[in-house]
Amino acid sequence: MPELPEVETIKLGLQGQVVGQTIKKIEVLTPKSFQGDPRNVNGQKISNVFRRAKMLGVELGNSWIVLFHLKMTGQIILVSNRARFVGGHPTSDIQGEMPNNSTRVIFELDNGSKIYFNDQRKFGWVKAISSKLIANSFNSLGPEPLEETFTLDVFKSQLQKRKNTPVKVVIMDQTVVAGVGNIYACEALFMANILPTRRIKDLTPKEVSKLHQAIVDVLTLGIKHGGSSRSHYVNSEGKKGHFLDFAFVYNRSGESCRTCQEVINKTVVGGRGTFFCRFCQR
DNA sequence: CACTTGACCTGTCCGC
DNA sequence: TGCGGACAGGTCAAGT
Repeated sequence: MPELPEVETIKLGLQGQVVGQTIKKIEVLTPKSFQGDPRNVNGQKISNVFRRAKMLGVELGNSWIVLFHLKMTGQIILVSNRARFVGGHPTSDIQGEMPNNSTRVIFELDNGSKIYFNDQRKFGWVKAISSKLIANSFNSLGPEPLEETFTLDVFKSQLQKRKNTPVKVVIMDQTVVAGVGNIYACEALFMANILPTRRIKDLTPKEVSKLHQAIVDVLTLGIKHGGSSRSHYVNSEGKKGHFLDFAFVYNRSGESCRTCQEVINKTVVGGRGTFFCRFCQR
């Protein structure tokens, strides 16, 4: 899915637009994509929008929460009552008409705006969950990497949970650190000059420290560029993110390294496509 | 227990 | 053009 920077970008886009609005109607087009009782959502006022790991939460006045997980191809797009979408133009950065054939759930707000949950592959979900139970959804997640609590010591102790696993698999484990996925894992490892296949037990303290900083830096940079749009990701306005224009390795196999000019390689680690520079990363 | 692989879905791209 | 296979931002369950 969208990883932390993409979900954070959606959150920032929604916050100023939907807080204070009331959900007038919810329309579930694909039952698989929605869990829970729509009656807990209908007629409720939105009090807050937040992110935890790669999940987005919309808090309601009755203390229920609409929780979204976008997995690989999910989108959350807000279309204001006056918006006219421009579809089909080759240079357009914007999604076409809504709804489309991957629209799964539609929320209609009292000002006439609509929130579209689109998801081509149907891996993602939306659920209505009471705030009392939300802790259960979050309790196995690791620390939020962009919060103060994500110190080097915390990161070190989290890594201790694994020892003989490739470092890339470990930093993508949501119970170790929340929000890092395939793109940002590849990029963080490049920035820390560490090969993705290295085992945790073989990392030097200096490398662990460098990786800790690289994770924070790459996620921050991802947010700055509005996230990554390899294929499906768009923000709440339907616009693509531009982080990949600056990526060092992700999706760049065969191209030259921005640092040493050697060719970028691709392999498979933990079942996922993995990009690296064999000269910059050791 | 620690770690790896397959399944969940739909669409696109690439080679023959 | 058509067809088969590999692959795609994630996470579970089942397998070794």
